[in-house]
Amino acid sequence: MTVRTRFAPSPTGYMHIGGMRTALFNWLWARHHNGTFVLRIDDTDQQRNMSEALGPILAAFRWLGLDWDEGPECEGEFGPSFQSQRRSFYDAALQRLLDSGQAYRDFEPAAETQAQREAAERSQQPFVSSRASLQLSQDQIAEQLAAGTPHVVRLLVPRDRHVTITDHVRGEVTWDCGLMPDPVIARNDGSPLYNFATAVDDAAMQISHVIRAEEHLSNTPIQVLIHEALGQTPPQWAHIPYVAAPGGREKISKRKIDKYRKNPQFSRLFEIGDRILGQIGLDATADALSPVMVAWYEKVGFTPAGVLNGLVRTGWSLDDHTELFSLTEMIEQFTLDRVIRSPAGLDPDRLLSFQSHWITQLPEDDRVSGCLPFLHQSGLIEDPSAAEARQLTAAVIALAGDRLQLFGDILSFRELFVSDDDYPADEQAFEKRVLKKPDTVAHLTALLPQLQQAAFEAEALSALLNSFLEQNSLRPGDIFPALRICVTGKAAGPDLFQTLELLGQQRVISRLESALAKARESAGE
RNA sequence: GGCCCCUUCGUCUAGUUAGGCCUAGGACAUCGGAUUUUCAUUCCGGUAACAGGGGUUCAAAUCCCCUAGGGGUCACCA
Repeated sequence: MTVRTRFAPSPTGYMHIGGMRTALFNWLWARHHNGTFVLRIDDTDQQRNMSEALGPILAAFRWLGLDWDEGPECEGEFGPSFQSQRRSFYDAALQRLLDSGQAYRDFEPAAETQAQREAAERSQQPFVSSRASLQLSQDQIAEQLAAGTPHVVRLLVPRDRHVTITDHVRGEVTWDCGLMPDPVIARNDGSPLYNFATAVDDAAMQISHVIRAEEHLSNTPIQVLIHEALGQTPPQWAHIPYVAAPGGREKISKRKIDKYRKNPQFSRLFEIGDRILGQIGLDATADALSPVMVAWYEKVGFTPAGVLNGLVRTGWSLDDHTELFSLTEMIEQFTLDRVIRSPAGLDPDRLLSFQSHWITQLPEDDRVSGCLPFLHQSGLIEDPSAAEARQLTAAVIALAGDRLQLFGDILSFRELFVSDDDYPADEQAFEKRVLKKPDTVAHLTALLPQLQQAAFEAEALSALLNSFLEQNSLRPGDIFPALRICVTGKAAGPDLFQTLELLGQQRVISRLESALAKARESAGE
């Protein structure tokens, strides 16, 4: 059997991180079996600007490197992939159901049906359809139709039976049809509703496996019934757990951002956004960009491999020890029977840990390309395509080493990019290690002329500074931290000598001079 | 409320289908220690879980029953 999976987003203007995980599982299952992955756009609800609504979704797929075999921009023999363009399929199926008596026109006013529903709820009973319209004769129906009485089409649920599916994740699940209302499958204008369009398309597109979030489990018996009524073989089902908010069991939602900011585990991601997004001209506090959306991860400088590894490990595991998966390895190893049953909270700490790993696996050139947009957008580099820009960035990245967890972290090395003193300085550390240490100031003052003569190369500087220590019977801690603060404004950071080399003689001397002047000024008061 | 699903360290999970290899393993986080001029890394080590109660069995995280808790869904949305 050819495996064909699909992901069917409705164009909402953003890609949800939980939806992305569902898409990934579909994609992996298809690729694992050399099958086909279809992207179908569920836009039966007449939409606004399609490029605005669909663009970010396609962008998320492209960013992560998940390609689709059939879908927007690459329609295949089963297209079109937009449900809004598939009306003829639904019309034909609807007519068949009406003709065979498996669906009926319901002329009961919506308000009346709603009242019955509420009454059932009040009496704590399951609600089933009244089927009053089923009593109408052919003539009466024709009359209503001619009079233009608004109506819907409902599937006639066979109440005397059960629907059982064997779900790849949840095993056997059974529903009693006697407890189900007849679902509306088409509106008054004949336009299809979700469950109907989905069943028609899944069959027409020969989807073999429907892999979707658990919240769709309750839609499944309806879709099974529609498939059966249409004489189609239903696809195989796999209801994967939804992605929960960090540390919880609640479905992660775009509407709960304020709450998430206060979540101790989630807050770590928000802090990253706050630290980085403002510097590249994006509003970190806006709801339009948050860690619930895939775009957020790209904007703060995650690597696709990091996000992918984080996603695949939420709700799925291979065994008791494998944690790292490249996309290729995921394809090789992914199977539905290893999907977990209970909701999995997004785990920011592990996501960051995967990210740390995968960013170091990237070739230098890719890391440079990843960092440059941040430097450009924050104004630290004017022309990111210039060779010098790439060179400098590469040097800073090499120096930063594993301190660069996200591409956006490059912005925390501002002092290495600016020529003047336009960088944040740790005043507290400066006071503690320089202002309050007259001996240190004296030593650094003595060191200055030596630096003016020095060759600015890490090894030479190391030799020079260490012999300076020896000559003055000093320990490293007596002047190295102070020197670092004077030239970078920071109390901690990468190797001091390499930092000095990268900064270059001119910047080191001028920054040291002005720091010492500041110290003398403070001492003179 | 009806229907359906879920419940192992703080978190993500292995182990449940075929009961014993589980005095419950790993990873992340955390805490200690070593290395390092600082920070980060790296390396060692520690704390930490079978929701509760009944059964069945020589033996239960694993099978059965009950209870509790959490969640999803109940649209002429998708």
